[in-house]
Amino acid sequence: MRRITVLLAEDHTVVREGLRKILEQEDDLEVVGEAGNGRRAVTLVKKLRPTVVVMDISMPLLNGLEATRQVLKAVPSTKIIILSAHNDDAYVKNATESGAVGFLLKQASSYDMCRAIREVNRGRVVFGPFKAKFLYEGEQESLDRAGRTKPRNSHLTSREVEVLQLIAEGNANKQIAAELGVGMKTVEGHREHLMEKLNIHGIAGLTRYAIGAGIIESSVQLTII
Amino acid sequence: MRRITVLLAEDHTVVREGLRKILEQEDDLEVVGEAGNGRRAVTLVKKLRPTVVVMDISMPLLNGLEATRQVLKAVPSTKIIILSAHNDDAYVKNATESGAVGFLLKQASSYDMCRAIREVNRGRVVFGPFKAKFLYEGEQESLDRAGRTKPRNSHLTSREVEVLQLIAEGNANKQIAAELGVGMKTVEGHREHLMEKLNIHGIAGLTRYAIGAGIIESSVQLTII
DNA sequence: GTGGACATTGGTAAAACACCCCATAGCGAA
DNA sequence: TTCGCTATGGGGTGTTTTACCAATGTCCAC
Repeated sequence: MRRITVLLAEDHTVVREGLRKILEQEDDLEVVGEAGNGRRAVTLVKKLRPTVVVMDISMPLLNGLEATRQVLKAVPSTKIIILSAHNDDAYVKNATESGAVGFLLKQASSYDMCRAIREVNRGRVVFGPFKAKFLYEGEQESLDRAGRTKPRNSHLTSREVEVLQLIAEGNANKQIAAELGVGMKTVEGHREHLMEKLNIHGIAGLTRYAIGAGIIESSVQLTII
Repeated sequence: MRRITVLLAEDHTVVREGLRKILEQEDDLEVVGEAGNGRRAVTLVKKLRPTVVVMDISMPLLNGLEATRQVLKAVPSTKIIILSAHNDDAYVKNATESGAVGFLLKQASSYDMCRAIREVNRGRVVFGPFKAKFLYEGEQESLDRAGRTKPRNSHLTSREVEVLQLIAEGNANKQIAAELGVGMKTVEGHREHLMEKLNIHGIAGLTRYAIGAGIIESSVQLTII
C-alpha cells in the first residue's frame, strides 16, 4: 500500500513536532518533510512533491495563504489543508480563494486532522466543522485550481502581499530584499505601489492593515500596561 | 521510579494532543490530564495534583497567566511552565510575576520542552532561550511565589503608553509632540525608553504589540488579499 | 502583435527614525 | 536626605523611510 505523503508547514517547532507524532502513528500516513516558514514550504513542496500539505496560516516570511498560492502555481496537484486558529468567515474564504481544498481549525482533534488528510487525498474538499456558506453562495471560480492567480481586482499583487507581510513583521527594506533575493530598489518600488493602492502611508498603518486583513497576527491579548 | 506527572493546558485540541504524543514517548513523564481552557486547568490541578503544568497563555475563559496565579494560590507547590508563541520581554515578565517557574516558546523543540519539565521538577527555573535580563537586573522578588502583587516597575509609564498609542496610530514624532504639547526630543526620549523596556525596536513591532495589548484596535477589514 | 499589468532596477532628495551622549526638575521611597 | 524613577529637554550621527523621477523585460489578454 502506498502511503499518503504529507508535508507539515508550521512555524512553532514543538507544535509541528507534535503534529508529526500524531501522523506517525497512522499506518497510511507518512510525514516526508517539515517547514518552519511559508517560503521553505514552497521550496520543499517543489522538491519532495508530497500528496498533502498541512499548512498553518500564520507563518513568518510567507504566510500560509500566499504559500498555498505559490505551491499550487508550481505543483497544482498538491492538496493543501489550511490549519488555522481562527474561525472567521474571512479566513475560510481566503483559504478557498487561495486554492486550498481543506480548512481545519486547531480546535479540531487529531482524529479530525487525519481524516481530513485522507479525504483530500481522495479528491474531496474538507471544510469544517463550521459554516461554509461561502463555498456555495457566489463565485465558484474562486476555487479555480488551474493555476493563475485570480483577478483579485481589489488589489495587491502576490509580490506586494509578500512585501507587505515582511514590512509588518518588522523587516527593513534591506532585509526584505535579501529575503526575496532582489534589489532594495525593487522592494522600495513594491512598497510604494502597495502604499498608494491602499492609501496607507506609514509602517504603523500597514501593520494594522496586515493584521486586519489576516496577513499576520498581532500578539496575544494581555493587559500588561 | 515515580514518573513526573504533567497536566497540559492548551485550547487547541490538535496541538494539545500533539504535545501529549511527545510526552508519552518519554519514560519518565506521564500526562495525567488535559485542559482546554484556563478555568478547567485550575480545577484539574486541584483534583489531579500534577507535579508540572504546561500552560498556554492564550486560552478562553481564563488566560494562562491568571490561571497560573489561581493554581499557585490553591496548590503552591505546582511547577508551571508557560508556553507562549511570543518572545516579548513583557510576556516573560508577566509570566514570572504570575509565579511560573518556566517560560517556553512554541518555537522551542520537543526536546526543549521535555528538558524544561525535568528541570522545573528538580526545582530549577527555566526561562529561555532568550535574553531574560529582567530576571537578574532589578528586583528578584518578581520570582516571589507567595502571591503578593508586585510593584510594577518594568511596566510602561502612563506617558509612554500615550506615546506608544500615538505611534501605533501612525503619528510621527512631530505630530505626537504637538498632540501632547511637548518637545519633539521628549517624544523621542519616551519612544526610546519604551522600545528598550519592551525590547521591541521598530514601528511594526510596536504596532503589533499595541494591538495585542489592547491599546489600539486593528482596522478589521476583510477579504482583501 | 499590441497594450497593459507586473516585476525589476536606477537616481535624487527630504523627512523620519534609531541610537548614542547629556542635563534639569519633581517626586516618592529607602 | 539620598537614591531612583519619571518627565522634560538638548546635541549628534547614521540608517531608514518616503516620495518623486525614469527605464527595461516578461507575460497575459484582447
